[in-house]
Amino acid sequence: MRAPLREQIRQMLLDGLISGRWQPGDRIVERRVAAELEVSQAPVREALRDLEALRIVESSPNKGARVREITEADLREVYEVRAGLEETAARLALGRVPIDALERHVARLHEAARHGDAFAQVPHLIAFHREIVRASGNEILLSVWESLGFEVWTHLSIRLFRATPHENADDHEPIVEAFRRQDPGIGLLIRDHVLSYTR
Amino acid sequence: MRAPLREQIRQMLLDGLISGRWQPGDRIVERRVAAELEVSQAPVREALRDLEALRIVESSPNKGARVREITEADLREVYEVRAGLEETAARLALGRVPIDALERHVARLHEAARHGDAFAQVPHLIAFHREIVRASGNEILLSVWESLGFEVWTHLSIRLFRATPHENADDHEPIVEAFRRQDPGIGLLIRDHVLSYTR
DNA sequence: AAATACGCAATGATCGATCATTGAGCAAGT
DNA sequence: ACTTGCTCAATGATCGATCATTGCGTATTT
Repeated sequence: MRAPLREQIRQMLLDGLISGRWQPGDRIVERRVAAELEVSQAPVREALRDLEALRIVESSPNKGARVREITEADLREVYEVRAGLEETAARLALGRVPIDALERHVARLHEAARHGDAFAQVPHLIAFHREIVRASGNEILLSVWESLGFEVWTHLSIRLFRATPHENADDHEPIVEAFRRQDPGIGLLIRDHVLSYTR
Repeated sequence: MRAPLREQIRQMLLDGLISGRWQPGDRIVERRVAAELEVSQAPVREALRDLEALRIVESSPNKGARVREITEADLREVYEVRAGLEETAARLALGRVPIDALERHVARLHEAARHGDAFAQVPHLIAFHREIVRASGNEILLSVWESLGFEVWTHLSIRLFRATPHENADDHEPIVEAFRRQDPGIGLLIRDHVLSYTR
């Protein structure tokens, strides 16, 4: 059974956003996308609504969807929220995080960093943080975290502002360490770590 | 210009969920709702997707939507997330919260409490907390907070578990006070306050 | 020339119909 | 009686077409 059309379209739109095919401010016209993919308007609409939830796309009645203008202030806001979510997650996850999984992600991060490809690092970076949120055991928290689409935000911030996602993949070692020794200060640590991405 | 159909349908579904017309576990059948409102399936689908985002309704491909089974554990998860969000919000909002607005909400809360109607208290309770989140100045945070539909969750928890939303509307006084003197401990205070709803 | 009103093309919103999947009920086989 | 398929109604997913709104270009007015 193939994935619902809406999912495929959603992915296609995401790819287009990440690749820069659609720039901030651009309209995403339901019918054009539908025509291009040879599907009807309906599943495209649904995919667009999903993207709205990611807050990468905004739309108003009868005016359609457009890619949000992303400013550094927006990025700051996003990271504040993300920091708060992960702070909560880390506190809940303390003592339950699979350390070996974290280490695996960090290893891959180092690997990608050696090759010097900023974009290649993103999936591992995200995976590291997702691991922590997942370990919180709070489904709602995880789905809220997922729903904010940080992977896309990270891509956008690299492309739009030439951000280097983390000068040093080593930033993550202290976090692993803190989890290993079940440091109750983990919340603050993660919070600052995430916020450091915007500075 | 009237509100989009989807909005009206969304509201009608929410009312039905709050009133108990649809119980946890019940299916919400697109065509039945469409027939009842004399609209087509499409806007009902869209409204249902909105509700999915509120996490009150879940759906899987080709199986449609159903009202989530709500357990006290779910409620706990929701409030953990909410507490985290409001903790973040309160820290950002310190020194920028309109104290008078908070006091107004508290007054109405007391009013409703005197009449002894638990449900009537909900809007004011929510308004109080929304005020704080709004004062954070972080749009994303606000929209994430809104998107979790705490008002409905509160109603559900009252109806399903006979929760009394706050034994004492006075719980809110210390928070107002803390904002007034710009107490840096406001984050923890709010956090514990929100979490107290689940105990 | 500027302001306003009008008309039209583009496009979002909604509709009614059709396709495809699911799950329950029934029947045949063991 | 239990299992395994099969059939079919219900219903979600998708479609193609129509309705309604918006925004822009053009004509008209002042």
